Amino acid sequence: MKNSQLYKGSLTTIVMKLLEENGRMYGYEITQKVKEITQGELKITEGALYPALHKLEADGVLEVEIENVDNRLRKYYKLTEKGTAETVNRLAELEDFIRNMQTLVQPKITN
Amino acid sequence: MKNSQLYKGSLTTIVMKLLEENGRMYGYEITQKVKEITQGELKITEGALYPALHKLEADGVLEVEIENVDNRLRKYYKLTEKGTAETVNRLAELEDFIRNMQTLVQPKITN
DNA sequence: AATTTATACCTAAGATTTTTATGTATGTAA
DNA sequence: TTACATACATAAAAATCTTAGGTATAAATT
Repeated sequence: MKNSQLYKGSLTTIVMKLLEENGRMYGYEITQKVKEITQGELKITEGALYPALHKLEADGVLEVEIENVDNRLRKYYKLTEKGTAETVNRLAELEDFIRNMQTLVQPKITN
Repeated sequence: MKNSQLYKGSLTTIVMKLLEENGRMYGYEITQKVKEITQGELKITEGALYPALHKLEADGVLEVEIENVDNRLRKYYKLTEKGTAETVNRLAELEDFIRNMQTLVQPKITN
């Protein structure tokens, strides 16, 4: 995760949402997808992503399927049942967060 | 800063915005104001706030005026010129961040 | 043919930020 | 007199991310 400090703490939420939407994805694919969706504004670094994926797997949120494509390794991740439930909470938290930040930052109407 | 992980990294932006809006505030006042604005959803912890204020002061973003009110110490913080300029950038980054997060999380319209 | 770029995984040291747990002190309310 | 509110503070530990590497194959470029 790069750029503004604001993205700190949002990586796992982003990953979980993408997996909810796309069924399964592998790490490199996630970095590319985020870059594409944000038009290059947000670049997930691999040094942040891979440890995060490993932690989510260890926590039982994700499960992995290893495949070999074109003689190259791919580790496909998808949400477990627990992970799917947890994603609902995460997205609700994100909505609250965005709403709160907008309230805090919303400029007063002065005219 | 407490609650959802998402708030990580947004503390200084919140502080700077509040000071831009209110001219000057002291630490305890900031914690109460945020609690009030978010209706108790976000509670800034003092362990996070005070070091953050000290760092912003050291970086020349804030300046402090110490006063004595009711025999109790108050340290009023306000934005320096540099801080005011920096706040503009921070708020622009926050807007970008929120826009990107909404794009990432925006559910597909499936009907 | 050789080098670079893209794909695909990984870790480890250091920096930064926040949580958690304290500590000090005064004023007010129960 | 005990608890809560006001008001500051720090320090150890946890969490997260950046930076800087590393391995390996395939495709594109020079």
